[in-house]
Amino acid sequence: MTDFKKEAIDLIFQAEIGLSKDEIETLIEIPPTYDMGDYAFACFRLAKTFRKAPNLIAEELVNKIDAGQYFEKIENVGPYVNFFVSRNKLTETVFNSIKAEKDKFGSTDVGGGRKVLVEFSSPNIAKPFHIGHIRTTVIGNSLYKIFKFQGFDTEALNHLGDYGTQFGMLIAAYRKWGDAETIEADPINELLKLYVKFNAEAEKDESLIDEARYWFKELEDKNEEAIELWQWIRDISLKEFNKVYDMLNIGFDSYAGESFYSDKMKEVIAEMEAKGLLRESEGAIIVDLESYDMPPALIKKSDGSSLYATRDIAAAIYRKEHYDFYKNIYVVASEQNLHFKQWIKVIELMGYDWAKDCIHIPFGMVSLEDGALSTRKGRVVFLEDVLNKAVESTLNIIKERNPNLENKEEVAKQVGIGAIIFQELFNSRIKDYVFSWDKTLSFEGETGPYVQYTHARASSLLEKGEFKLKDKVDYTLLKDEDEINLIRLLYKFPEAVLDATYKYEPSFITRHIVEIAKAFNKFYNSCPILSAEEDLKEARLMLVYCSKMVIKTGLALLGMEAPNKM
RNA sequence: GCACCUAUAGCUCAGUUGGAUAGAGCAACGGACUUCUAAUCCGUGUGCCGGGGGUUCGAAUCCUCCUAGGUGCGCCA
Repeated sequence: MTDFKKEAIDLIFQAEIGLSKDEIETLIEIPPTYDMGDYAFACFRLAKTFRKAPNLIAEELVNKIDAGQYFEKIENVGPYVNFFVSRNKLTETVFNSIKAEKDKFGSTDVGGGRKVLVEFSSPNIAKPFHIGHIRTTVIGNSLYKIFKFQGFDTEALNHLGDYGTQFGMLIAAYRKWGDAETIEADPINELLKLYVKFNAEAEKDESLIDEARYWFKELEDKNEEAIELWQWIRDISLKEFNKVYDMLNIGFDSYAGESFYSDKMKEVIAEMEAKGLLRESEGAIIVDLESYDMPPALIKKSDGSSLYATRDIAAAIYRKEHYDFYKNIYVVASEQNLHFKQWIKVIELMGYDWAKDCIHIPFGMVSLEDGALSTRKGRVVFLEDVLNKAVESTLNIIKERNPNLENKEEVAKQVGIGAIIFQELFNSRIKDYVFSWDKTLSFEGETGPYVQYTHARASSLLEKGEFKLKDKVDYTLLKDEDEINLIRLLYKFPEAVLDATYKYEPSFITRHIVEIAKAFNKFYNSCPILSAEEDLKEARLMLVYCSKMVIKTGLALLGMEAPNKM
C-alpha cells in the first residue's frame, strides 16, 4: 500500500531545508480537519535557522514543492505546509490492497516468526469464574490474536491457579465437611461453599489456617491422599471453566499452572542461593531489593514451602528454556504491579538479560455498584450469568426486530457475547470500571452490536447486489465526502493495528472499527448503492466489500464473530 | 508513611511523538423508514482539560508541588 506520509516526507526532504527524513517525520502531523489536508508539516522549528516567520517559510516551501502524482495539491495554511492526498490514488491503493490481501489486510510481518508467549485468564481452581476474570481473559485473547496477525509465533498460556495455601484450605475443608456426590453435581458452587465455610470458621479458630498450611505442605511433599483430591478438584473445575471458554470461543495452547512448576522450584532456589541472592529474614528466605527501592521478594516461607514469586520465577526460567521466547507477556491486574517488578528484577539479578523481555500488561479493576468484588463475602457476578443474560436479551431484540431471521439462537450468541467482549476492549486497559447490568446490556451507540450490525448491513448489500470481485472498477467515481472519509479510515486500519500491537492495547482497534462503522453508516444513509447507475454501483459495492472485510478482520482481532445477518 | 495508577461535557470515555477552533457515545429535545436491515442517520446545547507554579514560539499532553479517588507494600495468589 502506498505510504502517503512517506511521500510527503520525501517531497519536503527534496526541498533541502537542512533536516533529515527522520527529523521531518517528527514534524509531520495530521490536521484537525480534512479541509486542511491529510498531512501537514509544521514550520515553527525552522524559524530559528531561517530567521524568518514560520508563515513565510511555509509559503516559500509550498512554492518550491511540486505536488507530484500522490497529492492533489499542497497549500500553506499559516505556518503549516498542508498535503492533500489524491483521492484517486488513495482509493486505488486501498482497494487494491484489500482486494489482494483480503482478511490479511492490516497485518504485517514484523513478527518474523519470533516466539511470543501470552499468559492470560489463569483462574483459580475451585473458584467461580466471575466478572473480575473477564478482563484478563478477553484482553489476553485479543493480544494473542493481534500478535499472531503480525507474524509472531504466539502461544496462549493459561497459568492455572491450581496450587498454594488456598488449596490446602480446600483439602482440609473437604476432609472435614465435603461430600463427593454433591460436589460432582455442582462442582464450582459446592467447592465455593466449602471455601467460604472454611474461611468463616477460620476467623473463629486460627488453628484451621495451620491445618490448611499443613495440607498444602503435604501436597508439595506428594502425600497420596492430597494429590488424589487435588487432581479430582482440578479436573472438575477445568471442565467448568471450559464451558465459559467455549462460549467466548477462546482456546489455550497450555494449561500448565502453578502446580506444573512446583517441582522446578528447588533447583531455582538453589540457583539463587549459589548466586548469593538469598538472605534469611524473620524466619523466611528473601531476596533483598532495598537498593532498588522495593520491598524484599519472598522466596520461601518459614515452614519451607514456596510462594507466588518463586513460582513465577521458576515458570519464566522454564519458559525461556522450553520456548526460547522473544517476549513473555503477562496479562494480569494492575494490583500486581509491584509483584511483577520484584520478580522480574530477581530474574535480572540472576544474570538473565532476557528479564527485559518479561512484560507485565496491567489492567484496571472491576468493582460492583455496592463495592469491591469478594468471593469470600459472596459478592460476585458470575461470568456465565453475564454471558447468558446478554445472549438472552439479544435474542429478545432479534425476535422483536427481525422475526424472520433463520438461526436466531446462534446469532444471539454471537452478538450477545460479542457485546460483552467489545465493551471490555473499548476503553484503555488501565481504567477501573464499575460493573452495571444496564450498561452491559445496552446495545446502542458505540457498542459491539453497532459494529456487527454495520457488518451485517454491508453483507446484505453485497448479497443483494450480487457482488463479485472484478479486475477493474472505476474508483474515480467515488467523490462524495462520505465515501472518501470512509476510505481514509480503511487506509488507516493497518496503522491502528500496529499501534495496538506495540502498545499492547486492543482498544485502538476497537475504537478504529467503531469509526469505520460510523463512516460506513453515514455513507450508507447518504449514498444510494444498489439503485445507483451501474458503474457507480460497482464502485460503491467495492467500497462496501472493503469496509466489510476490514470490520470483520477488526472484530476477529478482538475475538468477536461477524454474522452476515442479524 | 512510602510506591504506582487515575482525574477532560450531567454520565462513560477518546484525544497519536507537545501544535491549528478540545472530540465521541449515553442521557435530553427535535427530525428522517410505501426506498439498499431505524441495533441506523441528521440536527440542537454543554467544558476554570482536578488546582498552583515552571519549561516552550506553542501544554489536556513534558517537569514540579498540592488535592481527591483507587491499588500495593514478608510468609495469600
